[in-house]
Amino acid sequence: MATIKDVARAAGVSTATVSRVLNNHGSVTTEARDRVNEAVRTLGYHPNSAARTLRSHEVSTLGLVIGDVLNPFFAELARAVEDEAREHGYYVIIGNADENPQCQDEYLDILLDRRVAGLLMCPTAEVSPRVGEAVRNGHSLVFLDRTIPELDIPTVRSENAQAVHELVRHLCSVGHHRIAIISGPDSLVTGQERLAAFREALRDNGCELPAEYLRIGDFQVESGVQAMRSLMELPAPPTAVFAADNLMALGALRSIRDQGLRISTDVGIASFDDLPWFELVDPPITAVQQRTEEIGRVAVRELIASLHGEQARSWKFPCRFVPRQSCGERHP
Amino acid sequence: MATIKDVARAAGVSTATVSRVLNNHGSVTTEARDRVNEAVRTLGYHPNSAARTLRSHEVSTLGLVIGDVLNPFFAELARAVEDEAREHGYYVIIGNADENPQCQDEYLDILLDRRVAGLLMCPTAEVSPRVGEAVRNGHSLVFLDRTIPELDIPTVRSENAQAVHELVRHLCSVGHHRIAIISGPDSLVTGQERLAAFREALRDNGCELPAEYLRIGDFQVESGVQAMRSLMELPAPPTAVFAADNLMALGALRSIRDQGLRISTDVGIASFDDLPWFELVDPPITAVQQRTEEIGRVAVRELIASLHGEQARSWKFPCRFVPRQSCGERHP
DNA sequence: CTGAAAGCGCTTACAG
DNA sequence: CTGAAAGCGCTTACAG
Repeated sequence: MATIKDVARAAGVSTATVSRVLNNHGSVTTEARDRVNEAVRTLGYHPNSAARTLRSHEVSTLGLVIGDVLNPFFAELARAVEDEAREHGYYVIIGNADENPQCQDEYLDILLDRRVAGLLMCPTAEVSPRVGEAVRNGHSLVFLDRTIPELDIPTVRSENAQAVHELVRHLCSVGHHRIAIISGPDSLVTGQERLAAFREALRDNGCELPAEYLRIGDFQVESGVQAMRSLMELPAPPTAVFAADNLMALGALRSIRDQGLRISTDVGIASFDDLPWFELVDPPITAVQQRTEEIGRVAVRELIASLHGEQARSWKFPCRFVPRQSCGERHP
Repeated sequence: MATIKDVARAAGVSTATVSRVLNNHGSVTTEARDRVNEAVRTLGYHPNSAARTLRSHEVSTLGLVIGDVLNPFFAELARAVEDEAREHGYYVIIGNADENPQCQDEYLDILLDRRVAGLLMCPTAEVSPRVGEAVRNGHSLVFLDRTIPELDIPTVRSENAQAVHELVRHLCSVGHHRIAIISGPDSLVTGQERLAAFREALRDNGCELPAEYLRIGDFQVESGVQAMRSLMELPAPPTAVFAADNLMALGALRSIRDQGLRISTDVGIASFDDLPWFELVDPPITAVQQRTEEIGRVAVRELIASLHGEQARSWKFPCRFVPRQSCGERHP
């Protein structure tokens, strides 16, 4: 590949001049500028950004580490992050941690080593020393969707409790008293908060959460399938089930169908996360909607603020409860 | 941040020795090695990979440029690429081109500048000079899902025609004669091929494709909504509609529901791409399944082969036609 | 306006 | 086994 030296030679100038026209820095005569541009074109020259970064410390790339691209929630988040970043002149490179702390660390290293300007991440369960270290080393970091309480890092995410309360109130009002939950992992704040809110809301409405109505999943499809099956095999199965994310909801729906049961008639189902196809299922799925796009966009803005030396702030966005017909609601 | 010099000083050795223990290159006494490792730990040292790459030309990262993360097909592809890459010791960083040739070029530059070992991409419509240039400059590149015929670049993708033929035969066999298509863009091979196969299959089965039954979409949801609406407003609307990707199928389904129509009874619908929730819709959606995971994995293997100086090959994977009940099929 | 030169943080022959 | 030194491809004061 052509280097800056080749260009300089071809244009009959020094490498300093080439650098100047490339970066629009300092003044260069029009004539010299033209010769350089010409040389760049004919040589098909592209600056080596490793060298450039090494020297100038300037970068216009943001790193994003997400839990799992296959989860539509994260895909939407990634999209929002990308859109907002681009509007500010940044690109984003994505690493997929696969909900695996070790993998997350590796991406953290890779992205940081590549000298991204700043980092956005959805932290997985365990606290990795690498994360704290990155911050101490002066890297700008903001969490999104999830947080790690011990770490005091600016976080943009959903306020989980209020919509869960609304959901439970709704379920009770349409006549459910035996309500089960397919919860997320204990180790994730999103898992904890949704479960805590669910439990509390149940109590507020004069219900209990018997141990056998609590199933801990891992936010993946298969755990939803398993949980739903075992729930329906109980001597006294629940009349409604709340799945704490869209993937487990998908699993639960699949399990209902496989058991030859009917949604709503045989067992009600509600989901945290709302997906476009929820409206197309018969009956349409009652769900909690997160403001995913806003979470992604605001996180980027906070990160950029922190890049500019301002103090990044944390945000919590309320969710919207969207009752439909999957829980025995009367049809309109 | 600590540099290799700091480590060298702290360990009382030269930077050369530090580099040796870091890369497990050459021999170092156990004692020196221990001192270096100790220094690395206490200083929280992480090598600057820009500098390392600049010097050694070695990289273990693959770049992936996809059309749109929000499209579940691409998300699945990205996941497969990542899994396979990791099994070979590579990481992958993803760029989201948003189906925009200019954006694609920018990611191409960014990823190449960051010195990825090789590049995987789903090329958007227009041929970008940047792509040919990258290849000429000796970069390893493989296309997946789509290709650009003029470019002669190894491509791993689906064989689109055969399953479409099967689909059409199926539709005719269950009594459809007025079949419309919501096609992808003309400029994408996937769009072209699916349409051409559809047209040909119709002819084989003694049907026509009247101009008003051909709607060109852009592989996005909204175009599916529009197309479906206008199709059903025709004086003689089709009895079945084939959507050339999952996003347009989603749009079409939404449009059917919004118009108060019933799937299958009022109009049949089939989709290219099969999604987990297709089984959950009532009635379940008839679809063409791509071997997405295999496409992603094989593309990575070909890229790695080409990195090792072997000639990468092109692959075409057959699709599987999955008849369900959305096209007036008799219920089992 | 422009060039010579130093230096970013590493790796790697080359001596010893 | 180890260090001094060159060099990867850039950018940026410093002179002129």
